[in-house]
Amino acid sequence: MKKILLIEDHEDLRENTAEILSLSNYEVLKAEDGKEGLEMARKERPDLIICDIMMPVLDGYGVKNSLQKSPDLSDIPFIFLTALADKDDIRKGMRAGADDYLTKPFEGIELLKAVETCLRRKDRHQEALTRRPARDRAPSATGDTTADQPFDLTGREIKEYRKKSLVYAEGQRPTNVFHILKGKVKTYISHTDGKELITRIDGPGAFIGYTAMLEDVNYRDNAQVLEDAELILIPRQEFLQWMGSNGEIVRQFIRLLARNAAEKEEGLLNLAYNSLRKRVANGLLQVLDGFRTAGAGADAIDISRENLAHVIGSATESLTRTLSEFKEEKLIDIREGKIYLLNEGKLRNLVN
Amino acid sequence: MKKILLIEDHEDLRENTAEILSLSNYEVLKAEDGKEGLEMARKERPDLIICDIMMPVLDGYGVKNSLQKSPDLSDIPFIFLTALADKDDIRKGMRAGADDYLTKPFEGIELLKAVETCLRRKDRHQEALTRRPARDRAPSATGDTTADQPFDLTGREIKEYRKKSLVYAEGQRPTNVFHILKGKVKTYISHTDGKELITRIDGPGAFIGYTAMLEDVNYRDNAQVLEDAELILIPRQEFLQWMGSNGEIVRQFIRLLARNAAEKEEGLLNLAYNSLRKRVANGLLQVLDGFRTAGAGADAIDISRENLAHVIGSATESLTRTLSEFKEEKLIDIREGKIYLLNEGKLRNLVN
DNA sequence: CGGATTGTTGATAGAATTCAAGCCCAGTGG
DNA sequence: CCACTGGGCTTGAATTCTATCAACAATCCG
Repeated sequence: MKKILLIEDHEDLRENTAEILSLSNYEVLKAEDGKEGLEMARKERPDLIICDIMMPVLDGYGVKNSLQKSPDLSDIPFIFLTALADKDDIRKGMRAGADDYLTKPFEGIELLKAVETCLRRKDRHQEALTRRPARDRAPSATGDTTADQPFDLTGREIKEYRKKSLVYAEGQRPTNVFHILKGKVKTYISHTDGKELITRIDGPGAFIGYTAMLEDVNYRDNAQVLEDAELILIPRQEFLQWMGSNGEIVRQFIRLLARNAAEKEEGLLNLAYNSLRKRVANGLLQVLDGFRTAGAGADAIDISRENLAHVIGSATESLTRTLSEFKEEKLIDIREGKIYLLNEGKLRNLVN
Repeated sequence: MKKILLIEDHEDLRENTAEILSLSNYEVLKAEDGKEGLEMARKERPDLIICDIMMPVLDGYGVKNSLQKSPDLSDIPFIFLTALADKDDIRKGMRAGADDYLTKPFEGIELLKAVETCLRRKDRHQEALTRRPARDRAPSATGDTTADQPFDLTGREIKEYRKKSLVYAEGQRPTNVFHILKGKVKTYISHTDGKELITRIDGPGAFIGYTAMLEDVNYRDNAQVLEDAELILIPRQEFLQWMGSNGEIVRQFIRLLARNAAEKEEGLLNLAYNSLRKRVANGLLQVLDGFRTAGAGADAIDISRENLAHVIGSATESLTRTLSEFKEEKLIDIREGKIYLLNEGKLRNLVN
């Protein structure tokens, strides 16, 4: 029997909800506030947590955030309960890693459906990740997993994307991991007031969309095509099975994730303490690095000022101004809107 | 025979170095610039890359960064060659993920030693990660790996750390993963001009130092104890074997990594577009979340203004000012230096 | 060829850092 | 026991930097 932990400070709603769940043959644990809920989660390891957002002392976000810190609790499916149906709140919840969102007041049927979906999802994810599918060849005697089938992307479905089309968007459930064959794709997160921050610009050879997939949550960011692109789609199920069965691929993706985090930390430092000038310089280098893949030895940066500004988190005007400065200082050249770096070394070593 | 790719634009040095390596029975591939080097790396998959930093067109950093994007090329050991022995440059290289650094001019013996160390390291890492050690019980017939030995941390060596002592520092080679039993630990990266940015403050239950370990690079950040702490040390070898043999643990750490990256993206957005006020509010909530683990239902924030300022990437004075504002607006209370949140909801929903 | 979008430049206002000074508390040594 | 010193915290004033608003030029596109 599945155990569900219900954290809700209003007695009526709590009892009511518990009742509904019990009737559907779930074991229900009840907690009256965030703190109690956290303790209970740790002790009981429920299969699912339903949690109110607005609570005294420790609110729903706090609960979720605390759980995230323990590797063994972070993957318990989590449903937020809330009176606020504000889009921004929902996004906040999703970003915190919630699996679903129920807006009060809700019907019993809604609740049960959400619960079932979450539980099923988790099971499937786990199953996919741990199953070792039958192999063509017998497993080696040593149990060595390194030499499993290599990372084979040939002969797969290729999908073409036009410029400006969305590869995926915030809030969607990841159904594919994408591998870029051609073109450029930007990945960005959006800010409340419409501004966006580009977290990466990827070219051929890169994988995108795997983070959310691996964490088993909905996308928290968006991916949009900058230049007509061809992507290989790797379906969820297949990707997870790979990860579950092939040690080498797991290793590679773990590295990718770790590197990703490291890159982002650099970005944080950059945004926190660097002057606009330095941020622009770093941005240029970063973007160019992204463009220089494999054979495509790009030497010019050809993206809109707006996008470039969003890479470094500044206003477009500020960017333009700085670019003009750089141009005067002969650090870069601008022809037909494209930016050519004339002195990479100097750009890299700019003082703040 | 091991293949080594040497990327260096100066002919003498290139030929000279290649000679040394050849004599030691390595197969040497030569490239004259970054672009050529990249292509060759892709085609030949060398076991090690030695690369000059200062090169026309595409410099060393660019090469390394490009390689990082391919999961299957990112783990080739990488040694930088440079005339600059500047500490800052070395750090930059290490952060880019280099395994070692050779300062020109170097002796043949130095070179060979570095090469061997790197190759050996890589092998050992790989071996540890892929070996499935003999288990107490026979592997189940289905080959299911989920139920391996659980995450057992009991009965391990516990080490005590005094306040202000360093758990690990930038540039060191990770030899342990740490698990916090008691106390608080801050993790930070340092900026050229001495400023630091705190990327996390962790309390009991958290793991630290695993990112660098998993990526198999030296630490890029520092961890320092804020409050007398007790940590469990998990030795490198053991940790990697766990990861290699236990599907469940791998899953958990993958999630942790993915979540980490997501958190950092939030941080980027925060730094990029939020006002100081909002950043302070978020910082307070973030820190409090970090403190609220398990039973320790902390309700006060008790860290120095300096540290708090470094969490949000601002000047201490700016922080203090904002805190005063918050106090006046009855959002927080300050008693004996400790900060108490009076209105978490309002803090969370502050407008920019 | 208009109309729209994108890029550039100027002027201005606002925000946050920096420099400076003073306060408060704890620890130290006379 | 008390004065003294130093570190952390707070407040004030000046300065610097960057965003914003506005106008205009350039480019794209049907």
